[in-house]
Amino acid sequence: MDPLAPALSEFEEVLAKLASYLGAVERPEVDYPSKFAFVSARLHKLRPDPAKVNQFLSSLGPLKYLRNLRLEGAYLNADVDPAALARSLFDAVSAAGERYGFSERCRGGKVLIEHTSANPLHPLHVGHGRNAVLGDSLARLLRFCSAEVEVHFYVDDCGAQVMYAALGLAEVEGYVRSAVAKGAKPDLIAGYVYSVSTAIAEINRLKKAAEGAGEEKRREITAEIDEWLGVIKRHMDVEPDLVNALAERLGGRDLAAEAAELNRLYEAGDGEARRRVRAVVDLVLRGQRETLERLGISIDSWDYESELAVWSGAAARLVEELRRRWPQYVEDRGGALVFRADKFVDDFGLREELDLPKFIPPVTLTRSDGTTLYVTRDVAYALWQAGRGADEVVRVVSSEQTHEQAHVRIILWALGHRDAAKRVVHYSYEMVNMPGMKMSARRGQYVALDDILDEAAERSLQAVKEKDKESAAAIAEKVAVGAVRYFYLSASPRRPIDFKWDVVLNMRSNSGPFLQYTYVRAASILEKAGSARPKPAVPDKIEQEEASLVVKLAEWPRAVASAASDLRPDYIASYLNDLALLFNSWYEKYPVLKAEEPLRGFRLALVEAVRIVMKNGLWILGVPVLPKM
RNA sequence: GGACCCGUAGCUCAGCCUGGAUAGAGCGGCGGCCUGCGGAGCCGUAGGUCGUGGGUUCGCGGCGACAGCCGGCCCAGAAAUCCCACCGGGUCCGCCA
Repeated sequence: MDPLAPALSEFEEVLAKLASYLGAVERPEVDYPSKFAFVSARLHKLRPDPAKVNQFLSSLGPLKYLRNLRLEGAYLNADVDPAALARSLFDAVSAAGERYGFSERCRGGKVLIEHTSANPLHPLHVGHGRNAVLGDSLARLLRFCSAEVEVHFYVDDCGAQVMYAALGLAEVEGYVRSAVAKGAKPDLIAGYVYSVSTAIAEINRLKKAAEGAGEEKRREITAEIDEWLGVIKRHMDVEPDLVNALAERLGGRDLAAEAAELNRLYEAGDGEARRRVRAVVDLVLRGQRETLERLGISIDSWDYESELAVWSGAAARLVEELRRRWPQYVEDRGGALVFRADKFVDDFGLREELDLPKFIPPVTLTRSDGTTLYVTRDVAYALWQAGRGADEVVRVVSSEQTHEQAHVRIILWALGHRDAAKRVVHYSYEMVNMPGMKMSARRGQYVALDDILDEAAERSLQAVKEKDKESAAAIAEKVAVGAVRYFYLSASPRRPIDFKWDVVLNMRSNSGPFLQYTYVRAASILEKAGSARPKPAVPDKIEQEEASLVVKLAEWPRAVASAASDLRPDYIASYLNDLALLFNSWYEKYPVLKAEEPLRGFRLALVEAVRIVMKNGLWILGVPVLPKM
């Protein structure tokens, strides 16, 4: 139910009458500028004669929801009667109860959301945090809107990088397993193995490249080697035994060749290769899943690239199909197959239809050894996703992959899956930058999500009023989750954000903890008031601050619907912040519990509405709701 | 070299898709408010040539060679918002993922 609907439809009726009174064909659109707490329509296109409009206005009888209709400049304005609005608000809240906010304006349907999909090689870091929180809140938002949502995590367990980690782990598996048994976080320690193995492989490769290179080239290579030595050294400080063992057993081997061979075997489904690769992948996934759970994120389906794209034969089949359908666009370059997506898009004029960037590069489908590439496997995966019967497949993927995601849509189209190509959307978001630091998961150079949560929990513990140590820690943890999630959601996805501790750990206005605190206040008042509350009576005269609060609360279903249709959870964040500011101002000024009846009942009903909206909004953001803090 | 995203108060950001009335918050600054329903709060105040420079579009009637032109009417022929160029920041353009 939408409490604003009756007032707005009344206004529409007035506009329709006005239009016909003026003999106009077009009817002006209704604006709802919330900051003015009135409704408005631009009459510019009607070129009205003010005298005639005023004549019309004076001929109107009394209205139910609107007061003080007036022509201001070229605008027709009307105040919404706050008492009438309050009545429809209370009706809506009592009808919807705890689900207040859901309305018929919400989009429903079936949606598949893929998010996070981090490489199974290292812990989740601040960059993945944005993806995970965005994707999860999107899922919550649509679920709140009664959409049927499936959340998927794509496990990239193929490709060269995974193989280095697998080669490394094979040499130190006993050590790693016993460390994990003793409580080490599996993704963290597996991440060390990955970085160190990669570093050793890189150093070997670079040393070979240096032989026979010119003076200048050699200097460049030496600098690069030093950088990788630095990576090893940093890990040495944390895990000397592990690093020494890896250096001893991997040093001097041709890891690039071994990785390529392991990759080939893995794609072929060789038993031993599977065991070795999955050993490292599953170790990391265990850790990543723990971090996600800590953030309140659950995944419905973990989709392994190897199974869905490679072993099923889907990737190979689609390459063949592409070749058969479009031989003139598939080129053989020394055994590697290249699809001329650039030419294809030009020839078929797909730019607009598939919402593509202006520049599209050709795309390599297979290596010369016959193994597949990421994009090719991703097309197979997209095809699988599209086959699950969702109206829309939302892939939360960073803007870095704009071209790759465009390739996926183009190839789907080329394969004849034109409908799927349009249903698969790249939900793009910008990067999280660490000022003064180049993040690189390969080099083990990043700030892990776990570390941020730990730091935030420690910081918030100081402010927790609860005396009991254990429950205080539990509260601090939830405050930390709220702070971190809100940080990611308070910026528009299309804007790059800088990771700054003081912003993430902000616990004042415009933060997760601020909203949690506001909820606690509202809940605390209601608790003291007791449970028996009759239907509230709306007073004739409503204070200014009360009216603003009523309007904001009445807007909630529309805020939800527009966030859902634009796929913008950040709208919810800013709505809740506005609501909290309004509620806090009102709260300072007007007593609730000590007010006389019937005012007390009215104010309690407002507090109850705030509580429900805050609870639902916080749920959508994934910011934990606390009874006390 | 080409492409995409961003440039709004000292700092962080919303508004841009769908152009119109005083460009909204927060942080930080300054000055206030705790014998009060939870001060992780509230009130007040200062702070903006919306990166720079160009361009572009509105209603009605008549004519039309479909480029526009004429007429009166009107708060107004409206740009942070659309287009172009340039500048600054980020990202991508791989037999990586």
